[in-house]
Amino acid sequence: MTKQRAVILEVIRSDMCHHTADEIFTLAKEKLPGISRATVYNNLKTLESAKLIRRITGDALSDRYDNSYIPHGHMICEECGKVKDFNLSNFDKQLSDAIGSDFNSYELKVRYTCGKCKAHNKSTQAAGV
Amino acid sequence: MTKQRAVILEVIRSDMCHHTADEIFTLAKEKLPGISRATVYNNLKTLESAKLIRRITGDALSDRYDNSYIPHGHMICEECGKVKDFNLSNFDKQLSDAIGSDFNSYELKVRYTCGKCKAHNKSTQAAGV
DNA sequence: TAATCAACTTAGAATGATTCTAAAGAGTTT
DNA sequence: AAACTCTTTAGAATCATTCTAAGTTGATTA
Repeated sequence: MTKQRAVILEVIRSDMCHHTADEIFTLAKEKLPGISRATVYNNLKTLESAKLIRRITGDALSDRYDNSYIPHGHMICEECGKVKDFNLSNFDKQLSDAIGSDFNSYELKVRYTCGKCKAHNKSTQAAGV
Repeated sequence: MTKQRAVILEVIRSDMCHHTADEIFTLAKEKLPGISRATVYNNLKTLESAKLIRRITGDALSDRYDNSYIPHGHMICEECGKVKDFNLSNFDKQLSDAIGSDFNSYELKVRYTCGKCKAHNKSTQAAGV
C-alpha cells in the first residue's frame, strides 16, 4: 500500500459519487501533486482485483468506480444523469437459477426518469413551454 | 432507409451474435464495398434511437450490438468471452418495485465461467498443467 | 552500510474506438 | 432544373486507456 494507492482509495471512499478515472486523477493530484495518470489507472486495476472497489462500465464515455465491490443495482436518470444505488432481495439466487450456474459478479443498470425531472417536465408542460 | 442502413440492419439480424461496430463494418463491406466506417457508426446510433437494435456496453474494449431492443440479460463467460442471452420472469415488475418508479430500460450483465471453460479448467488441473 | 531485488511510479508515446469535419451525392419538393 | 435536406464518404481529430522505458522506493540480505 503506497502513498499513491492510499490517496486513490481515499478519494474513491470520500463520497458516494461514482467518479471517472480522470476525476479521481484530478482529486488525487490535489493531495499528491506529482501523481501520474498511469499510476491512477494501474491502481484502479489493482484495487479492483483486490475487490476493494468496483468498475462500472458503459454509463458514458468513460468508466466509473464504485466504492463498494458488493454487486448492487445502479439507477440512472436519463435526463439529469444522476446515479443512485439500489438492491434487490434474493437476487443472487434468482440469477444463478436463471443462468443455471454460479456466477462471479453482475452489473445491473436501470435507466429511468427521476422524480425531480418528472416533476420538472410536468410543470414546464403545464406552462406550455 | 438507405441502402447502407438496410445492409447494416441485415448484418445485425443475420445471426444471433453480438457484433462490434468494427465487425459490422467488415461484414457490411462484403456486401457494399464502398461503405465507410462513419456511416456504420452513424447508422448504429440512428437504429438504436429507432429502437431497432440495442447497444451493449462494457463487455470488452468496444461496444456490441444486439438485434433485439427488448431488454434481457446477457451472460458473459469471463474466460472465453462468449455472450449468451437469458431472461428472468417477472423481472420488470420486480425492478419497478425496487426502484419505486417506472423505468425506460435496463441492462443486466452476469459474468460467469461457462460449462466448456469449467470442464477445460478441470481437465488441465487434473493433468497438472 | 552497501548491494540487490522486486514492486511501484513517472512522463510521455502509442493504441484503438469513436466522433467530427468538410465536401460530395442522392432523393424530394417547388 | 433550383433549392433543400438528409446521408455518405475519407480522413483527421479526440479521448480514454494502455504501454514503455527509465527512475524511485523500500525491504532484504550480505
